[in-house]
Formats: sequence, structure tokens, C-alpha cells
Amino acid sequence: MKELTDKQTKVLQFINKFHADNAMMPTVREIAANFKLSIGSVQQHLKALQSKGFLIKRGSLSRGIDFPNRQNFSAVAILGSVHAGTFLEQVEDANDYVYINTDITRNRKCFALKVKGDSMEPSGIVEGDTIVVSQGEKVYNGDIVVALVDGESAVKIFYKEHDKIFLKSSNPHYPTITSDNIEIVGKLIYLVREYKG
Amino acid sequence: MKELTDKQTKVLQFINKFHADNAMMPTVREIAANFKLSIGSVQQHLKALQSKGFLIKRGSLSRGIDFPNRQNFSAVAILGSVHAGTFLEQVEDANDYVYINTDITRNRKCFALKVKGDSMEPSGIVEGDTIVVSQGEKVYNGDIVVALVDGESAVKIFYKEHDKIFLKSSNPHYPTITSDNIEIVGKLIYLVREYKG
DNA sequence: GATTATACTATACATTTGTATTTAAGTCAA
DNA sequence: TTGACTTAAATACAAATGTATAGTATAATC
Repeated sequence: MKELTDKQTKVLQFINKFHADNAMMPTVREIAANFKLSIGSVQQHLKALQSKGFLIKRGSLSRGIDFPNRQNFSAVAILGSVHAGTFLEQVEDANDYVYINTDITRNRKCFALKVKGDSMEPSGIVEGDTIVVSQGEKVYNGDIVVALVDGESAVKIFYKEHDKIFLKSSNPHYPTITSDNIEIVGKLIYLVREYKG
Repeated sequence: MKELTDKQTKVLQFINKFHADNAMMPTVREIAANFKLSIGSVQQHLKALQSKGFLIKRGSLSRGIDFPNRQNFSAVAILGSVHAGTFLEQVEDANDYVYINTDITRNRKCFALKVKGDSMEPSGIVEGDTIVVSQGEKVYNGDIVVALVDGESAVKIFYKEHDKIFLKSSNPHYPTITSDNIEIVGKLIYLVREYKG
């Protein structure tokens, strides 16, 4: 990627913010108005941003500029809560969602859970966090997973040795779980935390 | 919410998909072309969708229809990184953003930082996390803040006793900071973490 | 029968928007 | 100096787009 001048950067930032705020791209004249510039001046900035690969054009449509790697969001449903220490509770109304970038979900099957308990605190996962889990994914030693143990679920660190699965808590006060009946539901790919008040 | 006719439902679905695919609302004529309808016909459908509350209009802008409850995201710029243990580094290109729901930012002035170090690990803030900070906010004892101490910044837990400010690390290996020259930059309102690989 | 809502066409017009052209000034490097 | 690049303004024109109006037809309801 070539480098941008100060002005080009500012124009790109404005476009970014405008799009985030209004769910549409600005017109040439809307950009001009924001910076108190002439139309022609903005045209040149847009041209530069295009030739440097920071914007692309869709024909001569109105509001027809686009980002080469536009931010797409998918709504991931929060299905329930999971005791990082012990096990899962179903939540009745699945009307709550986390919105995350499709760059992260990448067409994978995902769902989200609210964390309860403190068994994963040393790994930075605390009560109230919302974790996004990708299903049907290959897991490796050290990955953080949501697993079903004898029908109940938990967030743990995955380890496999000699075909035997061990589920470790990062908090040493909790025992390592092992069982013949462990099913890996999915792997942690994202976490969000909201600080309220 | 009043009910929609079959045709109105189809038009609304098309608008929805068009918006998801192209990050912009369709024009009257684009809708007409899709359904092989006349312009006036589409106008009526849009009018009906508006009067029933499924769409709203923004003036007479091109592509100026909108969903009443669209998820709004604001792009929060990642301005640099901050050592949760020690101090801040500026990042030159502010082309990186976190996208968070405006329900959370609520018109507050925000910026984001990448966390380095482990001084806040017991609070669930670990290396690589992206934290969103709200500026110029009232802070209370126990809040997690970004503060400037003698010109350098850090993420700490805020305490004030007898007009003296203390900045505590949750990791006991780090000392509590106190100084006559402490400025509170902002308060933590959000955190995101991506698990890669 | 009269009224209302829906569905559709066709056309005209005003505004918005993208694009092109010309001119000019400043910076920086060869 | 020359040339390339950036920044900027002013204006004109074509295309895209929103809006308004008039007319037809069907079905449901009172």
C-alpha cells in the first residue's frame, strides 16, 4: 500500500466515519462541505485514494465509492451463559446479539455465550464477558474451547495426549477435567467486554 | 407494527439484502429493475413501508432510505498502544479502527489502544487486547482508567483518598503509583480480544 | 353502489450527483 | 529550471435519482 498524504488521510477518515454513522458513502459534495473545499479538490483526493488502492469505484453510481475491504458485520446470537467454572444455562430469549466483523467470523458457524465464574480468570476471561465460539473447528493443544462433558458445558483450555482429552482451567483452584464423554462444541475466536457505570 | 402485504415484504427483503451486499441502499430504479416494475409502483411500495414504520427517509438524498432500527456502528480509531505495566507508544497510521455499537459509545469522545504488558491481568486485561477509552468522563474509585503520570500513560485502577490519586495495578507485582502530576485521560468502557489461529 | 387499499404503468420535471475542464499556486527532487 | 505531485477553485455538463401527477385495474369492506 502506498502512503497517503495528510489531507488524503483526513478525507479517508471522514469517509470512514460518515459510512459508519450513516450506513452510506458520502457524495463528493458532502465531503467538500465537510472540509469547506471545492468539488474539484475533493475529486482529486478521491482519485488519489483510488489510485493508491484505498478506495474503489462502482461505476458512476451515486454514493458509489467503496472500501476495497469493506467492514461487514454479522449478527452472532447470544444463546446462553456458561459457567467458566462449571456449566451452561440456556437463555430463553435469543434476542441479543453481538455484531462482529466478517473478517473474524469468516463464514464460520458461530454463536455467543455470556461467561459466569472465574475459572478462566488468569487467561483474561472474567464474569460478564461475552465470548464468541466457532463450531466444528479443528482444535489444538492450548486452544480455549467450549466443551460438553457428560452433557454439560464449560469453557476450558484444551489438551490432548495419547488420544485422551484434558480440559484445564487457567485458575489453579479448579481441577483438570477428563472423561470418556467429552465433546468439543467450539473454539473461542473473539471476546468482548463492556464496562458499565 | 402493522402487517405487510406479500409484495411489500418482498420489497423490504430485497432492500435488506441489497444493503447487506452493497453497503448502500438501492435507488427507486434499482428496486424497479429487480422486480421488473415501474418507478411509480415502487414509489408506492416504499410509501407504504414508510407509513407502516418499516423504513424511514432522510430528506431527498439519493439512496436516502434507512431502517428505523439499524445497528449503528461508530469507527473508533486505534491511536496507539499502552503498556498496562508501564507506558504509551504512539502509532503513526491511525488507519486501524474498532467498530462498536453506538449504544455503547453514546456520543462520547472515544479512542482505542492496544494493550501491552501484564499489570492488569487479574482484571482480565491481557497483552494484545484492544481497549476503548471514553474521554472527559467522571471517574470513581475502582474504575479502570488510562492516566497520564508525569507525561506518560498507563492503564490502572483509579482510587482517590483525601484528594490524592492512587493508580493501582491489579497484578500485585506492580507498585501502586501516586504523584502530584496525574491526569486522567479517560475511562475504560469496552474491550475486545481476538483469538487467532 | 361507494369507498378504500393495493398494484401497476407512463410521463414529466427538479434536484442531486458524478465527471470533465481549466486555471493557479506551492513543494520537492532531479 | 524543469517536471511531477499536491492542493485548491470555478464552472459546465451529463447522468443518476427523487418526486409529482394522471390514469387503469382488482379486490375487499361497509
